[in-house]
Amino acid sequence: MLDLKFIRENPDVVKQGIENKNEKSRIDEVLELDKKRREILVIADELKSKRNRVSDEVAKLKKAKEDATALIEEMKGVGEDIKKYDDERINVEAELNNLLAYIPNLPHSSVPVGKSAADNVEVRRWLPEGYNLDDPTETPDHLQIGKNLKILDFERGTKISGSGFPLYMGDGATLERALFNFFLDFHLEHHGYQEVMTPFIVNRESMKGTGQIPKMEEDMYTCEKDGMYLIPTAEVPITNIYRNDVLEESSLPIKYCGYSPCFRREAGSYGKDTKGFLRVHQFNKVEMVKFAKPEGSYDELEKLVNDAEDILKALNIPYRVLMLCTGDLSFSAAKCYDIEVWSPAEKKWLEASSCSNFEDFQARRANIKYRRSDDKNLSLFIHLMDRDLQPVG
RNA sequence: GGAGAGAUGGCAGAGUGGUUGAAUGCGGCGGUCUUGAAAACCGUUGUGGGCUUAUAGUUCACCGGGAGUUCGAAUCUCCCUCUCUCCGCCA
Repeated sequence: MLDLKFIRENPDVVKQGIENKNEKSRIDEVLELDKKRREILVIADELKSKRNRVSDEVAKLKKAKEDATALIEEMKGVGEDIKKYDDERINVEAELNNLLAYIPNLPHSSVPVGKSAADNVEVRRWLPEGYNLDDPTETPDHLQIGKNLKILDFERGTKISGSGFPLYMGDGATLERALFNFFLDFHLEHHGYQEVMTPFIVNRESMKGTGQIPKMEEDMYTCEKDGMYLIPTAEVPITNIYRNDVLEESSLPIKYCGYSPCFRREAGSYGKDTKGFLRVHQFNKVEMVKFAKPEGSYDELEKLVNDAEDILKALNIPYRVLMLCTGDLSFSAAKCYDIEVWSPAEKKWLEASSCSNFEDFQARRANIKYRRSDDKNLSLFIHLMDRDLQPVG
């Protein structure tokens, strides 16, 4: 969520940012509602002020054992008026908040303006010693390997749950477990992250806190009876660890790393990249989330990318780092690097990891602040960033 | 699932209709004293939203969340959530 005050004061900057992100702008409506809200607020506040004043008068008169019925009579209607204006304000606010929830984060100034994935910029690539991307040798894809070794059984996964629910067997299951175990151990040992294991089903407030709701509501698996959601990424529970909290500056940056299964309905995406692991309803992921001060957040983002690269180097996997252009950025991101690994079977780069800085966009939504140590009274929204990495796929 | 108890400021803990944004203690911050520190003493100490002739002033809201009663609610009524204790159930 963007800061309403910032929108009010910089409507053109906001509009331009949204346009660069290929999203639609409803800023004028927001500004109008914001104005309306403040007008109503002033009227209601004045009435409340009067009510408070007169109530004190009544209290004084009663204490002095004098007659207060005239004042009480005078105030009889005021309560109803206040309620009328408050109700009106609540309606306007609901409409306003609904609009705000659909306004994306603005791209950082260092992000190249572009329309689509074609405009993303390759920042660097790394290949193992002597690796040749143009090697024409036919390599079996993961489906074929999985079948040959009897370590993946998509057909039976479909029988158990439906399509898009992978079943790992024997060494396949062991490999999957070994990989996310390795990711976790590597980051804990070398990069100073703290491991967390979170609930995998969360409430609606948590989903709102990281912005999956309302925009992505259709893509979530729900437990309707309980009003709960299966997490689409561990980013949701990890970020919400500190929802409505004020952190101490000295504790920052906080670096969490956690494994979770991820559940996504992938509504409306059939027929596109649906082969094998490329787009499934349940997959495993190791997620990293940093809670940082605004000043250093872009340095932290670079480190986050480097941490991810270290893993791929350790596994000897060819990769490249892309900086996403404005048009390809996700709703909440201000800046994002994708790490793509080379698939020798498909002869193309496949996304393996995504490192985003959300700045204070999610922190404002989730109400996560920190208190500066030089000024105990000042609390600011912290900057959040996250990174995910999938074991197999 | 049934019965009971509870939820107040950073923490502990008063307050059951009228100057209560909230006693008191602890903690934090500033100061006095001291060569320095401790102790003692004095002062100060929440968040958010508005308005204005805007490093200030003023106002509104907030005592788990929501609705209600009232001229006036932390305090009374109703609903919800969560925590604790006891009973039942438990793949």
